[in-house]
Amino acid sequence: MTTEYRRPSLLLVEDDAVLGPLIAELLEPGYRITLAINGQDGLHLALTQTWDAMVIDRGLPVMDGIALIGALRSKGVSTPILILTALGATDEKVRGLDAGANDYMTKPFDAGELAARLRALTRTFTPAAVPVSIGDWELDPASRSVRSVYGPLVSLTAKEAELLGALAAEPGRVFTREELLSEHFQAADQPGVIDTYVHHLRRKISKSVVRTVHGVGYQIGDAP
Amino acid sequence: MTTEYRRPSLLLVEDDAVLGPLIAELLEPGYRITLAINGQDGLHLALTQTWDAMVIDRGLPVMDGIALIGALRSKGVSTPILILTALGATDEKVRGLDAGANDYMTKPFDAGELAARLRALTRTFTPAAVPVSIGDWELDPASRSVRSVYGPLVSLTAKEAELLGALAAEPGRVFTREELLSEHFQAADQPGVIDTYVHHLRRKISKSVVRTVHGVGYQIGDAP
DNA sequence: GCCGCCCTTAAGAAAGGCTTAAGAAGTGCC
DNA sequence: GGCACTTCTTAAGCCTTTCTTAAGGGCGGC
Repeated sequence: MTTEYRRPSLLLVEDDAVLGPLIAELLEPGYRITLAINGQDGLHLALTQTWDAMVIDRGLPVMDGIALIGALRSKGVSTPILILTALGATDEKVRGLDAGANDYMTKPFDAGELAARLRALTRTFTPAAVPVSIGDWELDPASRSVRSVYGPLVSLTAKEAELLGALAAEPGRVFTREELLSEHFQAADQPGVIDTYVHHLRRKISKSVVRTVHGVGYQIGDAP
Repeated sequence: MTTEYRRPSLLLVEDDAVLGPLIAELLEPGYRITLAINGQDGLHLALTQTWDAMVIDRGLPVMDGIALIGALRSKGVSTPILILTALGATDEKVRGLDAGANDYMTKPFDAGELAARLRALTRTFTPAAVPVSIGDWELDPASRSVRSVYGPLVSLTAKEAELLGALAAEPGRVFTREELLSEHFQAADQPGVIDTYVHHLRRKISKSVVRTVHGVGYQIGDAP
């Protein structure tokens, strides 16, 4: 089976001309990587796009890694951040983590451990293999199919399942079209795509699976 | 402002009779700590109570740390978990993180770093929109819906929710139409708009949500 | 009972959402 | 590689909801 898998996006901020591309290459198979070579570029990229995780060097030209993280967190950016640096002293680690980083690794580092720590950071605890329930319906991401308690099995396309899964991952939360678009569709700035897929879901499953919040976006279920 | 601060709860699963109490004591100032001395106790405690974080030893009697984490994650428990262990090999780290842990530290460890990593794990970056309560009703600004304790979900339009939220923000205060108008409606000098929306609210929610103060304006609830 | 204020209703305008359809891109099979 | 099929993307027109305005009737205070 070919699991439709979205490679997570990763922003790498690393000024070392050798190390940067090297890390990028190491992680390439699992991530869509963008490399910024200084803090300012990093800040700009971090703010203008959404990322699944960031790997940030501690000592950066123009804008220090700690300052960069502080700037992001103060603006409400909650993306997981891993600091990768040569500074290994405990108080350096404490400072980095308290600035808002989620993990801290020291150079020289092991590529396998970096990858594992990134997986831990980007993991969502709705394991992909476990069925997700949406009211009376149950979505099995593995087979991309939905079935109601006694109803027939409805099979969905990759995008349909992805959209449904995203909405169902946080019941009660209202997602804007832009959020859904940037995370699950490579499409251009065309929020209308979402409408189309919502329509598909409603037709295939039930008119009431997805609730519209007029002027805001879409929502499934109620908050816990 | 005096931030009401709750010490986070921490489940520590550690079989070492010396190290367990020691770690507990180290973290005591910042956390409400419960110590489990084997995996089974840990699993039971993890499932029957809610925790802000867990620190789990890798090598545990009865039930191994990895197995414990696996059991928790497969049951949908998403509490942040930090593995603390003597096993420092990279593939051990990878195994631990991939089992579902969020961070991995090796003994001997630095107390300051442990504390910093725990802070990073328990930190929340989503202060999100907080539901507002109005008597028996609760308004969720994100989905613009109102529900009573056991009643049905009522969805409001943007303006309705805005007006209700404004009134509910200061219970007992009487707002004049002009105040409400200038703050929430771009409409011209037409105080009648407010009347219309108050009517909508009363129809959708309950006749008595909003109280009229004759000759002055509108009001919700009583002063605190 | 009179006056002023409030409630209710309704309808036009604007904004946003739904539906449809058709071409493009991707996938698997021969 | 070519063909058939599914899925994805784009776009346009129609429909629904929401906002705003307005006017008539009802109610309370004096």
